[in-house]
Amino acid sequence: MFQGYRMSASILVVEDEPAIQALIATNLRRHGHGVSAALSAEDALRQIKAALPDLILLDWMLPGMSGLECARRLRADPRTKTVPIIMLTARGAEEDRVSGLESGADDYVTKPFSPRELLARIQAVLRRGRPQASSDAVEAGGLKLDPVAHRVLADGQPVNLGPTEFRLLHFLMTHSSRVHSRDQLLDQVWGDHVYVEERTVDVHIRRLRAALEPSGLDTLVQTVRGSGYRFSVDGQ
Amino acid sequence: MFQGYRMSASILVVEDEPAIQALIATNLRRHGHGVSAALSAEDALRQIKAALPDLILLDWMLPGMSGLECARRLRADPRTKTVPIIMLTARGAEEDRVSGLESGADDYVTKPFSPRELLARIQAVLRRGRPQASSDAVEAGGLKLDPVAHRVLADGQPVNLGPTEFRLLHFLMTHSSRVHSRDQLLDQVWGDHVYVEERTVDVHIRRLRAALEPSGLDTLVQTVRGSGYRFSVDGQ
DNA sequence: GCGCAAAGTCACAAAAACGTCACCCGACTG
DNA sequence: CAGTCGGGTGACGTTTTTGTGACTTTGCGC
Repeated sequence: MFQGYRMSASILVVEDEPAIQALIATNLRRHGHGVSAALSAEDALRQIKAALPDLILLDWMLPGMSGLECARRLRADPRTKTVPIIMLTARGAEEDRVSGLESGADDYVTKPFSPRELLARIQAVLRRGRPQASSDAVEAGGLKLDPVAHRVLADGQPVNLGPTEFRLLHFLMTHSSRVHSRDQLLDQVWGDHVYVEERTVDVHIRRLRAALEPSGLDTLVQTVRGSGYRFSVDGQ
Repeated sequence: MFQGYRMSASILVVEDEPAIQALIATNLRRHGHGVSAALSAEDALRQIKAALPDLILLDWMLPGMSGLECARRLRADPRTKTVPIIMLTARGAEEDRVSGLESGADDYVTKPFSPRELLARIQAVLRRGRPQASSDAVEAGGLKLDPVAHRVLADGQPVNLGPTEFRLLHFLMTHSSRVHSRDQLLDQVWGDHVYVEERTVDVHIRRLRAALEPSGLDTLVQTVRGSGYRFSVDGQ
């Protein structure tokens, strides 16, 4: 929702060679991705049915059903139609690449590949698959926040915010006039899986206000005692 | 999660290799676009005359009339002047890129490309309708960059840039006041299937700044902590 | 005014992000 | 084949950001 740092995703690796399988899995995990493994296309389809991954790494050469066929089936099913697929193909198999992509794969990586290359491809695919964030600038009460330019203007004057304060303000502005508990803010701004103290929110609110103070717009960020915080253009 | 709003459009694919042609067509159709095909520039011009497409995918290497010439002709005719063109160029053909843009293309995608990449570009081009012609010299904040002459002037003084720094600056200037992550910059400036460390971007930003420093214009290249880099003429 | 809970403030240490540098490597040149 | 140039990388220093605990202030019912 908020554009930020690394993306972590649940990734299904379909690869019959245990050594490669393990290698890939280790690397992905090290970079914060959730990894599940399948040793065959049939196994993969079963797993995908059970739980939709964010991305599928699909080896071209598989015992039994080929990667190509697997990709086709995934593309045929409306439920799995949109899951990004990256194919692992042998080097130089030009034909494979073409038919692989034709069958619905989103990208390909030729073996042997470096972990870095694989990660880069994954990142690229995940990033592009993500819908263009609410790219439009938010404006209220003399404050203007532009997510694309990553910039905040208070009465025309640039305001310097740290990443977290920026996200916090963005969230508050896009959900203004509504009270958000610290818990909610932690979920929305910090992320669901991050554990930090609730008091931390106070501090960042404080920093946000401090940054807005020179323009006098710090009053837009309001405290609702016993409930949380709210962004509001006065009287509402 | 991965389903953004997509626009569908009628797209003309000009590509002489049947395999690639089919690959592109299949993928575009899957994403709801209407696709018509042309195997040569002459054929393309004929079809365009008959029915104006929303977008043209134009291969650089074509038998007979080249993609370059084709683009020029389209741009010369007032009726077809505004139809967006995306050129498909071979990897690393630096010259192609420049003359391609010079001839009036709106964007280019280097082969080999991934469908996702292509779709992303298409969406981008369609979304912004017709962007500022990237063929012309860009000028902002006292900096002037001429892609054709491959030349940069800072307050009239020539600036010496390496190829990479040049492309980097070009990209930043043509997408100014917008934050680009290192990932994005690697994709856009280095190329789709090039794998280098993210830190490399830092270094080239540094070199770019160093080259601009004598003129004091290095402040145009700004760091946005936690997000990436931005070219901006202050306060915008 | 009193007491208590909630919120504000502050300083600090750890971590993350960035800037910078020197070096290596491959390509190209003469 | 030596020399040069541009580009990529790892290492290291610096700056910014961030979470936290300790402490103070504020608000509110009684």
